[in-house]
Amino acid sequence: MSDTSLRTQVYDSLRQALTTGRFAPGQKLTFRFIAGALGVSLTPVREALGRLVAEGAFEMQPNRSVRVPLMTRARIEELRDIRKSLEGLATAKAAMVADKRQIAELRRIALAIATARSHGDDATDRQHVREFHFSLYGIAGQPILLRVIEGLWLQTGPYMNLLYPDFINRPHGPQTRARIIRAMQARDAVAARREIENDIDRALSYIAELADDAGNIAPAAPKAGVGRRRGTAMTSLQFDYVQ
Amino acid sequence: MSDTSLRTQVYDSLRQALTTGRFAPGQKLTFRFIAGALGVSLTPVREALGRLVAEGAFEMQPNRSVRVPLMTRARIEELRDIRKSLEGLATAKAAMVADKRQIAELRRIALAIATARSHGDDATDRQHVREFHFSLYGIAGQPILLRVIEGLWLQTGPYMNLLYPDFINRPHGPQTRARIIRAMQARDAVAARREIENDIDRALSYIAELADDAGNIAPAAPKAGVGRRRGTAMTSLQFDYVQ
DNA sequence: CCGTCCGATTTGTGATCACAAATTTCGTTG
DNA sequence: CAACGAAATTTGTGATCACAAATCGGACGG
Repeated sequence: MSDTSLRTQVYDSLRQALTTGRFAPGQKLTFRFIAGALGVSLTPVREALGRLVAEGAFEMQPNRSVRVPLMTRARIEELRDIRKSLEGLATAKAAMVADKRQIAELRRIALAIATARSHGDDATDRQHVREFHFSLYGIAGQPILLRVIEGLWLQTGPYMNLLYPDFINRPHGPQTRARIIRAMQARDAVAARREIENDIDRALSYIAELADDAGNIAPAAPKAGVGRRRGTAMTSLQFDYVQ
Repeated sequence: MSDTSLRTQVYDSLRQALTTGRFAPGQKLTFRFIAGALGVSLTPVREALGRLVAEGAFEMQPNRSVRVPLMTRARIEELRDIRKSLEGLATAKAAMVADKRQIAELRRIALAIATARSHGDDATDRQHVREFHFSLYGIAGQPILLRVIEGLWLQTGPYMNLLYPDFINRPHGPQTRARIIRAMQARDAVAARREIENDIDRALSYIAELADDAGNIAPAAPKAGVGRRRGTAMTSLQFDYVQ
């Protein structure tokens, strides 16, 4: 384990909560609420939130309180174009250097996605989709690029559960991953990039339209409550529930 | 003024110091040193440094102390490719929407660069170069993209002073900016993007070679001392000197 | 002269306290 | 009954304290 600081644990907890859709766009959070929910003092919460605000995962109002950014069409489309550019770049570089073992790993994850999807298990589906993308980008061996992409996923995270279940059951998903793997085998960086860019474009354009339908308004922000946990071994902080 | 918090002032001071080359790659810094130099407590320094580490402007060693990342060829080339991709994207979007007033502003800044350069004033030269690029990218009206690009500039900042004075006096610089402005007038997004990408490629490829020549080693890291300042009006914290 | 060990110092991390600014609450008034 | 305003509460910010882990500095032995 590399970093066991509380600050990092709080950061990971919030990141996990964001990417699994436990916070709604527009939802407000207070430092003390999070600190109480995770059973830590304000200090690590401030540092974690400061970083998340810097990354754009939360917005800090000019005065008080942080909140999850609202879902607007312009925002989604901007994230879409940046992600296409950078994840396309990572995919192209990966395609040029991937070896058989790495490609086999991608195939394994693609299968796991198909399995979870056939069972209607959205949670593990999303988890495996993330795993597939970051395994792919990791092959490129570009640590700075990877970190920037992680920041972008963090910002799109709260919206991605809107893809379930309608969008996800369209027929292009499995084909896209199969085509990417085929392009990687052929060392065809151009084709691999094109497939990834199309994939991102379809998903985020779909969400952008949803944002339009909703009148650029966030879903009703749920009020949040939590269970205290003052555990013995605080190996991973976790939000007990966010109602 | 939007954010007057000490944390932000410390962040800006460190950012300024980094991008003006006051810290050498590889240089180590302690929290207490920075706090003492700027006359604040540890708290705002920790938050500012946490953010800078998250952005990659500093590295936190697994154990103690933060330091400016070393200049390696791989790192420079990675930053080069990411910057080409994203600043190319911003330039293309800007070219599609720029109005006459915005283009005139770019021309004004380009002239200011030429003036500073003819006087051999490297400091204002660099400042205006930054101004030119961010004015250009700002035209695109993409706040998320702009923030990511700022993070990338922060990471390339410590190396950019290596462009002076040799690289800067090559003849392609002024021509590039003139060509960009011409492409913007013609609403030629493809040409504008090409010019920016070439510009970034030349500069960072030049630095990448320097990193190679230096054997992937940082310049001698100067030991740092500072003057205390416990001023009355602490409107902008500043490192007095870093020897 | 070089390597190794042990005590002293330095350094990052987290908790707690203090405080000003913002928000909320609630009584009063038109 | 809506609108205003003052008191009470909430909330982020910064400073300070405490502590464990890492680093540093010599003393010692080879």
